[in-house]
Amino acid sequence: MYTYKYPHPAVTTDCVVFGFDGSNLNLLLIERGIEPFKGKWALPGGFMNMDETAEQGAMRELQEETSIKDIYIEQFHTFTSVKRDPRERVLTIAFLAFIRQEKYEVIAGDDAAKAQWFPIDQLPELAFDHKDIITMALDKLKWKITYEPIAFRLLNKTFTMTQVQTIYEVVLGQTFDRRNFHKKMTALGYIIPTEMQSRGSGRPGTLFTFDEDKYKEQIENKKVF
Amino acid sequence: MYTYKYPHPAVTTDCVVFGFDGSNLNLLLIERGIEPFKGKWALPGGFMNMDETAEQGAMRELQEETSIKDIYIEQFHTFTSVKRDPRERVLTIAFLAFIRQEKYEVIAGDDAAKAQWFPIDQLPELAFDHKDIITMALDKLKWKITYEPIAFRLLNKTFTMTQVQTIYEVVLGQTFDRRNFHKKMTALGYIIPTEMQSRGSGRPGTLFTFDEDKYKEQIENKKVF
DNA sequence: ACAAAAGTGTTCAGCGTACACCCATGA
DNA sequence: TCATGGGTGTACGCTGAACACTTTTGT
Repeated sequence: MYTYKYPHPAVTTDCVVFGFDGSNLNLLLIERGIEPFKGKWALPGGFMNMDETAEQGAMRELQEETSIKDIYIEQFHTFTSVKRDPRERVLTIAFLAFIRQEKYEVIAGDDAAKAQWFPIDQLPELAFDHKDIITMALDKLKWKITYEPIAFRLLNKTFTMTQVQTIYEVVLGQTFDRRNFHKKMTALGYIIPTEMQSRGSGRPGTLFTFDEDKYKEQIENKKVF
Repeated sequence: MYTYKYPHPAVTTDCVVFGFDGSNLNLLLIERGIEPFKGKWALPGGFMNMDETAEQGAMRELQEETSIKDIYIEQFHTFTSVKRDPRERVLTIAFLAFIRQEKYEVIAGDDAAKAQWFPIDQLPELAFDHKDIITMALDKLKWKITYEPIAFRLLNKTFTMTQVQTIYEVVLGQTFDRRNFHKKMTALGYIIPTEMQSRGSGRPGTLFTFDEDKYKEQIENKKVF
């Protein structure tokens, strides 16, 4: 038992992990193996330990529940509604992640009965206020993708221009002219062409890479206004 | 006394309140009246209650310590370093605010010995990790001001174009061409001219207002890409 | 040779930038 | 009438949007 002079809330972390399978934007969810909301789907996450930061806690829970580790996560909002957990006062620090879906095998563990990907437009009923968290994460994703090169976190090291375009179209819910999109992306300067690839019918597309160093150089030197 | 089966962190809120006095960007700080860091300057904030959200707690603490109330605040990051408070594990949810400095009288209260504005480039030594919080708040401010009309929160209902430009120049640390700046702002469509004003030498400037409704209309209809 | 997918080019309009001139006030 | 600060206009270059043609593969 732990005793405090004043009441303290419990603190959890939750990860909104986005994945891309070539045509759909997906979200990684776990089925809860324990109460409350046992049997309901939820974001991977759990209680933070006293000797770890929120980031560390989020990554630990993610690994325990889905076996995914060594990914980049980014804090985006802390949810503090008073009655968001039926047990006691719990606030949750929510994180965003974008991963190469096929690179990681998802294996349920710990308190998670199952762990699986869901298309973003076919989510099951969710535990707690996780629906709200996902809604805000999606808004954040739309905002971020227009200003930062996060699409490449969802893709393999090499990718075709069509794949990039598909992500932008799926995330933003609109279509773009293939030729202008191509021009705009290559004009950015940090999308580097590599070899060719043939896969099925049609002319084989160039494979591109995202050059992180070149990107960082640019944001150093850019004018804000 | 309050006991829990598992250890819980304490949770505080902190407000980074920006103000503008016509030429300088200022930050509202309080001098701590109690330990730890008694006598040091700090962001207004304090422990969250169990029956209030983080937003409510932040606004309550802000009012208690500085008498400022009824302002718009916006959560921007939660700081969770393990040893950021010498007493126990404390994490803090940080908020951003932009106010019309002259509209509010600052009166120290509660645990605050003093409360006063500091120019952003002349901050005193700060308690806890508040320097880091302010650094991140400034980055956020620079980012936000280029994409959202937050400058108008810092100004009176009516303002001259020069005042707006000064804010942009101070925040972003660069100068702009007066004529282009004027054109760009009026072209936005939601900066509405009202009457004239004469104040000292030189041609009197038009007073403008920020039309929030027109702005909201625009972001509804804008194309993202 | 034909369909499918991908690379490249042109035109035009709109926006940002650099820069100059005129106007209204106080002293 | 002069200094000071504020409004307005023009020219040019770059970028985004609309749109067509050519190239390379599989069948």
